[in-house]
Amino acid sequence: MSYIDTLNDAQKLPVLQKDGPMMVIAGAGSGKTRVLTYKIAHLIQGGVDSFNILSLTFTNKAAKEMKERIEDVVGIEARNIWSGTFHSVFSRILRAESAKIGYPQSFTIYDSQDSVKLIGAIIKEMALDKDDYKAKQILGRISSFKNNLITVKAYMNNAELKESDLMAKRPKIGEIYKNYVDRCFKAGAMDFDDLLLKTNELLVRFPDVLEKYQNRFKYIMVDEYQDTNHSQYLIVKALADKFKNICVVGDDSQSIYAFRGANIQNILNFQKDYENVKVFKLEQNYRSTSNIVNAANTLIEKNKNRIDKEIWTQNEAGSKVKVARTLSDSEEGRYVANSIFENKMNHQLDNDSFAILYRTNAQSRSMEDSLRKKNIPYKVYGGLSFYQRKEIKDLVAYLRLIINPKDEEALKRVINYPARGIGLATMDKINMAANHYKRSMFEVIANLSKIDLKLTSGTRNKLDKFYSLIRFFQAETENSNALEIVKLVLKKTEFIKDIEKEGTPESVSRLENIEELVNGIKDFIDGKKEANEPASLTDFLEDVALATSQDTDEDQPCVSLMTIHLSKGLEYPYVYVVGLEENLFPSALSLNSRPELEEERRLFYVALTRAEKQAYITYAETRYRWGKLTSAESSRFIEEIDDKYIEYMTPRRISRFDEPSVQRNKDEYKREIRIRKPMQRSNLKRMDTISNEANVSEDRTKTKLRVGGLVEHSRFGRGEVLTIEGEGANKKASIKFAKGTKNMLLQFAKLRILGM
DNA sequence: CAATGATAAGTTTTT
DNA sequence: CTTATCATTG
Repeated sequence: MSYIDTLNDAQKLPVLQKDGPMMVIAGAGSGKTRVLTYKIAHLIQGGVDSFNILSLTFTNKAAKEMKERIEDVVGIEARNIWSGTFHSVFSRILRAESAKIGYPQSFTIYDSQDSVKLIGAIIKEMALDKDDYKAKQILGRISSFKNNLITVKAYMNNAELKESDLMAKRPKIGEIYKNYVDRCFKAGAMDFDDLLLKTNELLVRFPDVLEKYQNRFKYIMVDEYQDTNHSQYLIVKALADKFKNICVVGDDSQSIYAFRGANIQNILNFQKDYENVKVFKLEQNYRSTSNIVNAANTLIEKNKNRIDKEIWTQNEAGSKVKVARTLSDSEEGRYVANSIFENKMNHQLDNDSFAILYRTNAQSRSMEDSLRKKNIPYKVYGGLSFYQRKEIKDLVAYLRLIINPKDEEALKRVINYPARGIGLATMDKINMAANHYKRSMFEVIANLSKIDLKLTSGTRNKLDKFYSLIRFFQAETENSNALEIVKLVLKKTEFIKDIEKEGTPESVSRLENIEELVNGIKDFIDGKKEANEPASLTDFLEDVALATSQDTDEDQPCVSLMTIHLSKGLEYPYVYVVGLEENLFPSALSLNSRPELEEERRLFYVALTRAEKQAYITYAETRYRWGKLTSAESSRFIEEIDDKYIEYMTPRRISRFDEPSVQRNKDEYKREIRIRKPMQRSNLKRMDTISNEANVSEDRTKTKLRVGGLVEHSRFGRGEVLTIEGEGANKKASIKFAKGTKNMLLQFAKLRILGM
């Protein structure tokens, strides 16, 4: 029982409390994950069957980490635990029970882009003004209906809702909602919200199913409970209703997802949901210096709606939180990059000791520019994720269509990519026919001979060819695995040829991305084989659809750049929170209501409490926003932190007129404008690229790599170079790794040269 | 029907 | 400034 002894008294209590409903209010950095993992380990060691444990987390990464840590304590038993995100766990259940709710077992999961496109199409079909009905906004509205279990029927019967949509001059929302739901169903597709909504439906409509899962999940843990929405809340409540062994862990101060339906009341009211709820509070912070903890405390105290608690720490005081004002966003970038550079030198730190956190993704640009200039390797998390890139989505759409030919969004994506002469006019006809006969578009294409669509024989021919192609792939799935299918698709559709013929630098990187996906499938199959789990194409697609942005693994120590939302649950010795300006942070859109402003404040609280040793706060007096130079005021949140814990690195306020610095300011601006232009051009490859390429990539493409040389790849490990061919951007090498021989484009392959 | 160029709109956060 | 959508031409 040695692991229990590593916990403090407050942490021990929830771990040792085996049965019944309980809530752990875990302040930032209070060892929450340890408590959760040890609690589960303790359950297993106490005789609970690991098959009977359900653990719900916020990201796949968190789930995986937790599983590994439990495995360290209890061994291989840990693998039987059901753990994952709400979305992934319940999509697994929905697949198992799909027949009950009338879905195909291999239903597709629409991502938000698919959903927006479908809604856009519906709005167009209904001949509505797309300025009054903005697809994205409508989706948001529908999403909030679904998260609150308001079905189409419930909406139609809800006078209040209809009234408010009428007032907003959008009386047709109900109709759009209905069409959207119908079309998703017809396409055999669920959107993100459906995964929860349909689970609720399943558990309510089929008491036997509910009981089956109640008996299966005798012990339920929910992490980040403050971020659950109503739909998730109901699922958890239903599942826990029989045994009531439910443990929710969270921190109301870190609730930052209200905008997508999270309901902070779930955690605030938990004690009312069950009888005899044990409440534990973890208030000792192990992560941060006392200056950071105290600064964060004085900030969050300004919120009214919160559970009372006092976060404290025994850690050393450390330095005060450093606040710096800069003249512009690019100077802010330089300040941060310089500071990171200095701290690295002074304290002998690696790049992964640093994180830069911002409110909006757009802010990463200026940071990237300055880091790149200083040759500091960095990695941008979030933003356009790998799976959202066009070439990947296109390829994945083929796979989706093969598995589920009714998948309309996939069909629309690939029917004319690579171009095969099937244009919009044709698609409109097919779509009309599909709506008219209440069939999927694929079925219409399959039965062209029976329907007169007034198509030219040439077009019909093209459609027939496309149809046979997909049928051919489908037939191949019988005796080929996911990897073979992908290779076949790439070959038969001339997918790669189509990209190659562009001949631009971007197209090379897109090819590399496709190669990454193929490698990813290979890894997926290998991994599943190891774990003795099935590795069907469906399984792979589900992984793709539900991949969370923290799932990508790092290849080398990098400075991390991400939005604050993404940073939740992470910690770094040095944290830079940038862009602390009114209308940016707090966001201009949050200033209308107290709850929204409080959410912004919690967001800042989350940002500050990521820091272990040192937190920096920066803001810029001018900033480029949508291409225009705008001026900004420092954020009210800075003022809200008690001065005792803050050190101002620059004068707090400058007079714009009579200080000698004014002249210099003007020069700064001019220089700024001149520097901007050439800098922008170097943005061709962005996002996941690692910045210290200046010298490394030279090594890559040029002469240093020799046949027989030793290299190291981020994914495949060490390997030996067998052959090198091609020139410049097309230079390729065949490299023998332990896992097998690979052909790689040197310009983009993540290789490190080890020696000769 | 496809490729090209022009113009409008948009950034808050994401499973 | 970027991206998405529209209009025009071949």
